[in-house]
Amino acid sequence: MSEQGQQNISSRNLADFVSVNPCQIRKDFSYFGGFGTRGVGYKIEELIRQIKKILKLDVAHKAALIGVGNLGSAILAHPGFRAYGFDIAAAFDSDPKKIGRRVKDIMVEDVSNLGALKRRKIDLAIIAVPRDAAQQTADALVRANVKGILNFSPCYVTVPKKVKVISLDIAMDLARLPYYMPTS
Amino acid sequence: MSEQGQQNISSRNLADFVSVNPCQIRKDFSYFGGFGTRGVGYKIEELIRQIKKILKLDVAHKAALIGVGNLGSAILAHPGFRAYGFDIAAAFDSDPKKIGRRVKDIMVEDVSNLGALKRRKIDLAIIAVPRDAAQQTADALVRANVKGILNFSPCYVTVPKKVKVISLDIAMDLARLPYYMPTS
DNA sequence: CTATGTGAATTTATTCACAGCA
DNA sequence: TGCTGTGAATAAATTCACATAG
Repeated sequence: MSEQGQQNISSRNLADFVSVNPCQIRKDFSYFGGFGTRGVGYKIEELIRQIKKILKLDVAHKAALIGVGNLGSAILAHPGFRAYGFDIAAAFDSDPKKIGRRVKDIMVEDVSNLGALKRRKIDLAIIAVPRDAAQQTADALVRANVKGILNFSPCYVTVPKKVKVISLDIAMDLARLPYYMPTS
Repeated sequence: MSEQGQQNISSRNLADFVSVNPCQIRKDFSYFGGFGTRGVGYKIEELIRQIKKILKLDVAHKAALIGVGNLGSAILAHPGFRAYGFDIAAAFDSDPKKIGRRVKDIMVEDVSNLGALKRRKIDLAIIAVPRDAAQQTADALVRANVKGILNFSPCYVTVPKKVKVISLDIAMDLARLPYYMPTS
């Protein structure tokens, strides 16, 4: 809506979009200190700013990708990161045939150089390596002072609790579908 | 635990795993009609069976993959689908150079043949095509009588409400991390 | 004795209803 | 007049506490 030049939006409109009660919208926002205008609604630009602040997305982050296989390459090509203020600023792999190559304008580096992330102010990492390499990759990332990890390997990784890990399991997302499907 | 030959588990053990109160576990299960044994706990095999039934994962499903690019290839290589009873039984692409090739033992078919899914009893689909092709792919899947769609393209797709769509946005998952990270 | 299953008590979340402000 | 912000009312979820079954 912001891109379409719209200025304001009401709690009712917002509620319709997400199929929710308008009070819910107003109450939730009010917990963060009412940033709407009575009789008008919420200023869209301001609303975006506030929500980004609440979700700690008001500061940009650099991220590193570990593992430039099929999944890693797909991630590098994904257009959506910039919208949230993310910059995938580095890519690493262990395969000598990939190291030194350019993928989507990013030079693939040797995974043994992960330590350099600290100096380069990269505090997020995306793990897209084979299952067996996931834990050791996570360990290296922790040593490199990374603070958040998005893990695509289908396994648990354990890290010190100062580091946040979010693990994605594609198969589990597919497994959510049958519940909503008619029992033919 | 089942694979490790363990027979029973208590609500307390289960609760510890997911960091939750034991009552929560017992109450939740009880809504589906108490399948534990007093003084003993829950029989693991039985518990798995019950939960699969609740989540409608007690019948196997066939799925089709649409789009055999980097992401699609990664999905085909993903080991986790079988565990939930899914079989990725077909793959489709629009690129003549890919059609006819084998990827992970699956023959890539022409996307214009999606109609055949109905006859082949494939009721789930995974969309891994470029953003611009996502909606037309979804339309074709609906015509082919698919009942559930997992959409990896970073865009909304609209379908009749008899079809369930779950859309994944990798960038949004990365965006969840900063909230939990220390504000250095 | 041990651990489930469940009414009752408590806490949390949502919705109502309207005062208050542009 | 229109829509936010918010106390009060309602509804839902969680936890307690204990009777009950193995």
